[in-house]
Order: sequence, then structure tokens, then C-alpha cells
Amino acid sequence: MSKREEAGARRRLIEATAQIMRDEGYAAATSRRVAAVAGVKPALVYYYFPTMDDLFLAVVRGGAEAALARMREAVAADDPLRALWSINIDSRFTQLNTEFMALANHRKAIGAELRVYAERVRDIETAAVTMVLRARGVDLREFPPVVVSMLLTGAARIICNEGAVGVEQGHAELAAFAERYMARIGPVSPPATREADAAPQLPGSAEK
Amino acid sequence: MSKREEAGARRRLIEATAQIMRDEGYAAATSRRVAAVAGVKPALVYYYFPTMDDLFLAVVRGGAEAALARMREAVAADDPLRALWSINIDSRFTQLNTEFMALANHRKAIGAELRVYAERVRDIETAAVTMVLRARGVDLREFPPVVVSMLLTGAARIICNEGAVGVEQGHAELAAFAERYMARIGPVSPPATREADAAPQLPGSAEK
DNA sequence: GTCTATAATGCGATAGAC
DNA sequence: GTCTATCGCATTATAGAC
Repeated sequence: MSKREEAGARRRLIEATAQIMRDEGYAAATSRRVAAVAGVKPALVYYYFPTMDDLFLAVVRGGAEAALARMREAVAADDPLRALWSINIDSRFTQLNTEFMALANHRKAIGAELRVYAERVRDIETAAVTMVLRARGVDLREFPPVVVSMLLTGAARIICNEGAVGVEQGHAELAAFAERYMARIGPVSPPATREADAAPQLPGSAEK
Repeated sequence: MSKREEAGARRRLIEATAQIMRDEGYAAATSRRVAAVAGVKPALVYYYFPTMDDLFLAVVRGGAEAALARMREAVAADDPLRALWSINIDSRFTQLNTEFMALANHRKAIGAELRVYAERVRDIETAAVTMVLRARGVDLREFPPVVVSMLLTGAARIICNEGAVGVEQGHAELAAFAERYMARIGPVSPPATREADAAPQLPGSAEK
């Protein structure tokens, strides 16, 4: 079979691992648990993946490819900023990413892979932000696209991370702020001018 | 002995656990490893902490108290925003926090404690930001302090998280942006006016 | 308060049948 | 490609000596 549509068991093992990591944390993704969820016997895990590290790496790569694919189509969309935001706010990706960050702490092969992935994501996001800001005539030296990209990612990450432990404080306000910012700068039909839609900017420039 | 200056062994166990979690991830913080680093035998762990969960909870509480104490003195400082930033950018706290977020995924008692702590931190930070913004006459409805607080925290967190896997891309720019923002809004002697110190604001308000 | 010793369980990984 | 069976080891936790 092709590398694209993989054998059932191998694919199911990867998906089971990702699911367990999201639901219960990486420490719960043992060969036995993974095999059980995938509907096979534990020994088969080691047929497809010589070590558990190889399985985790496959999950990283699978998740990374999926996220990158979604990102590439996002930057081609009508409103790249909002599309990227919706990916970053998707806890399916962000929670997995957090688990892998922790896993990378004591598995250096994972860390190296995660780093490569993080850099590719940053490149795509920054390129999209650059495009949008440039189209709006923004001074890119004063507002480096990479900064806007990181602020957006950081905001989304903190919402997802905190949401996982039940914190909701300020989340609606932050999401609304991001929404207001994107509505203001995004290329798509700006909503009719209401006071609340005044140009968002960091406070400090608001003084008279 | 008082609850303040605890017995050597108990305190050392907590510190050893925190250190191992930072250096190698929570999965490495087993009763044996923790005992070895603290210089005692594994069984003593269960004398002080009935289960490993209790040990982890003690670490959460200890770290939380330390962080909150630093925060309370930060908000009383000359430049509360910068003081809070320096705490959030401190990887000693942020890495531990990330480990606990992952740990909380399959230990619900940890999640509950983490939630309480996160909310207290948010309260302190938001109160400090409110004070600063109000002093500058900023419209708090347009720039909710909780939003500014979360943007700051999210920016610091992403820098720490990525730094842990070796990503440095954009970090200097983001830190410089935060620095520029705080220099602009902070109450402390503003640096002589150079072009680079122009009021930071989110792009989109920069159009002519 | 700290130890030795150990029970009970689950882990990663391998050998080899089918 | 999938299984049964198992090895050797680390884990949480307990019992009981000192």
C-alpha cells in the first residue's frame, strides 16, 4: 500500500496515541493502552515502531503535517489572520502541542522534531501576517510581523491551556479583542462603523 | 518545627521534585528519583506524602506561593508591568507551570489546584494592569486590563515554551516589542524621545 | 523520622509460532 | 502482519524494624 493511505493498524496506532495524549496526557500513552484503543495486541506496536519514541515521532509528524496543511490553505483564504486564529484556538492542536512540549523535556528526539515543526509554523504564519500588514501599509519595522504572529499564537495558547484546567477568566474578552483586531485589519468586508469597532491599538497611544 | 521553616527532608523532597520536573519533565519525578535527589530512601517519600499526588500538590502550592509572593511585591514596585513581565519570562516558573498543565491532564486533583492558582495570578496581574492603564487615562472598555494581562502572559509563555525546545525565532523581536510597550506606558522615567520609542500600538491604527 | 524489605502492578521490549 | 508468552525492570505503595 502507498505511504499515503497507510495500513489500518499503523494508522490506527498513531491516531490512538494522539487521542490518549489529548485525553489523558502523554504518560497514559503506553504500548498497552495504545494497542488496546487501536484494537490490536501490544506486541504489534513494536512491529511498526521499534521503540515508543518512534511511535511518538510518528504522531508528531502526522499532527504537524495536518496542522501545516490546514495552515497553508488558511493563508490562501479570504481572511488569513482569522483563519490562522481559528487553527491556533483549536484545542485539538494546542493540547497535543503542550503534551509534546512536556514530553520533549525528557526525550530529546521529540524536542528536535518539535523545533523543526515550530519553526515551519512560525514561517508560514509570519509570511501571512507580513502580507496582510503590508497590504494595509503598516510600518513593518515598528510592528514586526513575527511579533504580531507570536502575540496571536500566545493569546490562543493561553486560552487553550487554561481552558484545559477550567479557567475561563478573561478568555471571552481576549477572544473579543482578537476578533475586533482582525475585523479591523482583515481584508474582508469591514463591519459597519460602530463605536466599539474603533481601531484597536495598544493603550498608551490612547492618551490625548 | 513551624510550618514556615519545614523539616529538612520534607522541604528537600519538594525542592527535588520541582527540580526534576523542570530538568526532565514530570514523568521523571518518580518516588525513587525524587528520594535519591533529596538524599533519602524512597519509603520516606510516603511518610511525608501518602501518595505521589500529594507530593505533586505540595510542589504546586510551594511554587504558587513563591510566585504569588514575587507578584505581590512586583505590583508594589516602581514599574509593575515590567516587574510582572520579568516574572512571566522567568523560565523557572513558566516551565514548571507547563509541566503541571500536562500533569493535570491525568491527575484531576492537580488540575483543580492549578486552576485556583491561575485565577489568583490573573487577579493580581489584572489589578496591577488596571492601575497602570487607569493612571494613563486609557479607556478600560476598549482595552480591558485582563486582555493586556493575558497578552503579556501569553507572549512570555510562548517565549519560554519554545525556548525549551531550542526555538529562538522572533523571540528577540517580541521581547523588544514588549520592552518598547512597557517603556512607553510604564510610570518610570521615559527614555529620551528617539524615533524607535514612538508609541507602540497595534497596526491597523497606523493607517493615515 | 528514617530505614530495609517486599508485595503488586505495569512497563518496554523480544522470541518465536502461525 | 498479527499473535501468545515472557523477560527484566521500574513503579507506587505497605509492613515493620530501629
